[in-house]
Amino acid sequence: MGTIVDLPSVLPQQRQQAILDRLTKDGRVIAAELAQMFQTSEDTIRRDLRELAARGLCQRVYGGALPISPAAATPAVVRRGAATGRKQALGATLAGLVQPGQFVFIDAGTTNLAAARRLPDGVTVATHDPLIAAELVGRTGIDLILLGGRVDPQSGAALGLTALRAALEMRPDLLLLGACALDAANGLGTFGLDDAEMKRQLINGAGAVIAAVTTDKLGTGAPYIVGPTDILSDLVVEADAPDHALQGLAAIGVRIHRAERAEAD
Amino acid sequence: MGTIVDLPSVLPQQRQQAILDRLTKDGRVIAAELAQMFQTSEDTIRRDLRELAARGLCQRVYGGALPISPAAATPAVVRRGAATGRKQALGATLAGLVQPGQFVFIDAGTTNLAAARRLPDGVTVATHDPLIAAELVGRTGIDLILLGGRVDPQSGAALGLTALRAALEMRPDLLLLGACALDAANGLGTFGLDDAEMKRQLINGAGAVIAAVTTDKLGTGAPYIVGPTDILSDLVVEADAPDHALQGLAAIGVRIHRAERAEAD
DNA sequence: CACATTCCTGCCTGATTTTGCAGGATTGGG
DNA sequence: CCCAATCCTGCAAAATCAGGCAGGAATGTG
Repeated sequence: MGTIVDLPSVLPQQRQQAILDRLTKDGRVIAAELAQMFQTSEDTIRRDLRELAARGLCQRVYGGALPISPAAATPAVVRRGAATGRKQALGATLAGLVQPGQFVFIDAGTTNLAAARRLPDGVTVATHDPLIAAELVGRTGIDLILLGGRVDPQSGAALGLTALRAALEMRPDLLLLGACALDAANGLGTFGLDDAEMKRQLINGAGAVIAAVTTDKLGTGAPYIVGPTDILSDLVVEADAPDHALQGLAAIGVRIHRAERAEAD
Repeated sequence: MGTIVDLPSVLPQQRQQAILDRLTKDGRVIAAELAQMFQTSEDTIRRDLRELAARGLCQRVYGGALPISPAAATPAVVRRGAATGRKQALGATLAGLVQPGQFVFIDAGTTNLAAARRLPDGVTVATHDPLIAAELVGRTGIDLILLGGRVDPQSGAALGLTALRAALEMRPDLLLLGACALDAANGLGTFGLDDAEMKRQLINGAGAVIAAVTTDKLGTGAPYIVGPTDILSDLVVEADAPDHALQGLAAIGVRIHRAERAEAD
């Protein structure tokens, strides 16, 4: 290893693939290291890493990059309690957009779990996430409909054919989309094949689509594309979301809602 | 242990992840120790710990950090129906009757929830109870299948046509029946119309049927009859169950299992 | 062949992040 | 009560970063 091959021109694609290989092999890459290895400037490497991150193939961090977001790699149960501070605030704002009397489909995800906790009475809820369903069981004043199917360990929700078929029959007024990466260029993305298919189906049948995105998922892509950004009617972001990432969205008619600043974190 | 690896340079994020790993592995971390391990100043470590604590991923203490309290990590609702000591004991015994490799249908109920918690790895589980599903999400080694439908507020599980239809397609090796009243004369009973229908359907398709009954439900009837007692292959009862109620059952070939005595209720 | 376009690259500039250190406050044990 | 360890705050240096700009190679077009 460590052999520095002197190729007159290494194609960018080839270099990016090599970076990915090294990433899966070593579990991390360091920008300065890669620059030396490819005999190029760190700027070029940084551009590569930025692009790979935008495509959802790695997670950009200060000094280099790590394999795809630990959030996607760690099973749902570990993330279960992760809805602290920031996500609570997001969830509260999200729940505030739901009106009594509506039929709401709640997609999987910890942010949506936080939203479910603060849902007003009088709504009908459908979900394929057992964690969210568990949260709403026993809430008098909320009609709960569960979607079945094999539960995907990664997303923690029922996916696959059975769930899809059930989703086909739903025409919710509102869809709370979860666990998305959002990028003006790439649109809405997610981390699982079946998850993406499910989201597409849900979007199709929903009257309005609302997504909540944490700041770290703003401006990054994901391996599977769900759809363009203009399918969103509303977007909930954190208090510290950078304006430049939102301007394009507001321009195409997406209503932007800022969550209140979380006390900690 | 204690091996100090020569890390050329560790990315900050990577270091924080490593701290978390160590935290879950050792159950605690010490700031001074980490500083030496990562060849960095204690200030940096302290900053890491502060940040992780702010994100709710650990609990900051004097000298280092501890894992987040498991109690705080589980959602309130999952604990809401927390089984009492008696039901814990029943559930444990129930779970002991499940063998790896089996396909088990777990009916609704808090006793079954307790059983789900102690299920061995390697089983495939189907359920229509979101609380039970929530408990098993993220259990690597357990395949989870969720049944959909409208969630009945009384039983807290998906019932009705949709759930029934899904149940029709299942042929589990084992059925853990829940929330039943058991009487030699009237047979197995339950408290909801749809619930009874669902149970009948499940029993039809199951290879073996096991029920767990608390002592107060032994020898009493219920509004809706599910079926005769001889459909049971096994019955789990509490340590203080009166013999006279069990004799008739043993006579018709039901295997009786007594749970260990619970310390408190 | 001439020209425009596109893509990749390196360099520059100002902004952001990380880090170690100093000084003072806080905590825990004896 | 005292002392040492630990902690937090602010600060400055260094590393890293993003965006803009220009040069050069490759490609496409007339």
